[in-house]
Amino acid sequence: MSKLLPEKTIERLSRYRRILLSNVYNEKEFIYSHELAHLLHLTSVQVRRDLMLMGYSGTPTKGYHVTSLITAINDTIDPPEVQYAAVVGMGNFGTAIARHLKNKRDFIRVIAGFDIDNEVINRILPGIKCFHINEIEKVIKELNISFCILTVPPESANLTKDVLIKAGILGILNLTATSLDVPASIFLEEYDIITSLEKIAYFTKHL
Amino acid sequence: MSKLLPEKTIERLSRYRRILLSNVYNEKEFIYSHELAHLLHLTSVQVRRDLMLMGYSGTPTKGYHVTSLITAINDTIDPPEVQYAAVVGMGNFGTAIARHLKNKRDFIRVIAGFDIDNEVINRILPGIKCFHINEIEKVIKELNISFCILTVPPESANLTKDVLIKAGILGILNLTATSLDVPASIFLEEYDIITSLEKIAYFTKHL
DNA sequence: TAGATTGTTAATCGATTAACAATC
DNA sequence: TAGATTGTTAATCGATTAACAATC
Repeated sequence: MSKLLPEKTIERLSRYRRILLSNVYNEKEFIYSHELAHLLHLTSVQVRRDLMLMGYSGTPTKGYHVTSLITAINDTIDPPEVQYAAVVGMGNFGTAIARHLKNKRDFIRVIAGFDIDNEVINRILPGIKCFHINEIEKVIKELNISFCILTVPPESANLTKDVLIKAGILGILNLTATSLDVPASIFLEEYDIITSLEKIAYFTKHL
Repeated sequence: MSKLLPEKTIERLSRYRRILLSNVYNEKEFIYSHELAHLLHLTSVQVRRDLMLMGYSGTPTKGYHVTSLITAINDTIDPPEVQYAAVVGMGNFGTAIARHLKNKRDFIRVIAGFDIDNEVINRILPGIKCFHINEIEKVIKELNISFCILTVPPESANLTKDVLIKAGILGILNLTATSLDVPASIFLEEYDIITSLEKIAYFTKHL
């Protein structure tokens, strides 16, 4: 197994790929580090260093070959086979997230939702099956779901997390306002929109 | 104006306050740095250092007085008066975000939504008025809106941002997959959920 | 060749953590 | 007082940026 790349580099590789896949550079065969940097508001050194860490090389004067760079990023960050994900907590927020993520990436497919509300459970969302949370362990195993996006109410977050881990999940994206405690074998990513807004309130107050 | 605190400290202060306001410590008058740290999966040094940077003191042996700590955080991070926010792009995702944020914080109120779809514009959302994006400049000024949450399609993000800045907005939370270019006078916070998922895919593949 | 660009090491910057004196 | 905790400086760690040789 190759050495792990820094989290920040992985984030940027994801963003480089998205820009390269979008039609912005459709026409061009090559792209310079400063062009890519400009599109994402980074510096060209940072771009070159990230690509270097990935073990990818460009050509002085020509820059980086767009399609081969995309392939290199695919090989680096994509999982070897399609990974399935579920949204746990299909309220307004969870449902919107599930819809939003559907078919966004080829290698990560949101295919299931869980909730305690029977109203929600038989709701038809194209491509996303909804289940009662009681079935979570069984369904996760049957559908081979490896990540979950957690959008349950904050009070239930820690309990739900325990169930997910017991069911063999590998990673959690926690969009709940509660901070989760997970073993080192689980990859946890947390984002809290309220904290973002409070940051904006603080920094706009002062600048 | 007091010296700006680091972004990471502000993020944690926001989280400390949320925990303290939740009923977890309802009963206790004092809390130790290691208790607060444990609840958020941080170290006690980090908690003490953050509070020190804020200029707040506890008492050896007793720890920190819960209600006065909350007040200190309020005074540090809350704006002097209520700030109004708008969600720009009221699709499924934007609408869910607007609902999700409604009444979450006393000093930040999401009161308006903007979209190009006439279907959406007259939609009734309790407490949130929807407007056509053509009216954005006028409405932002009239309602004294100071931040926006951007949830438009990625292609429209940069154009929309220009309008927001022209209308005098101070901060933007960009939930769009496009990276924005803003002048230094605007506080910009960006979060991209797809990138989070791709990070999870990478790190669960390797660990 | 001259000039722009890549690749990479070393320096810098910022944030976290270790160490420990001061305090109740 | 003894012991646990706070407050704070100094050391460490990690990520970004500067500098510059190598390359086309």
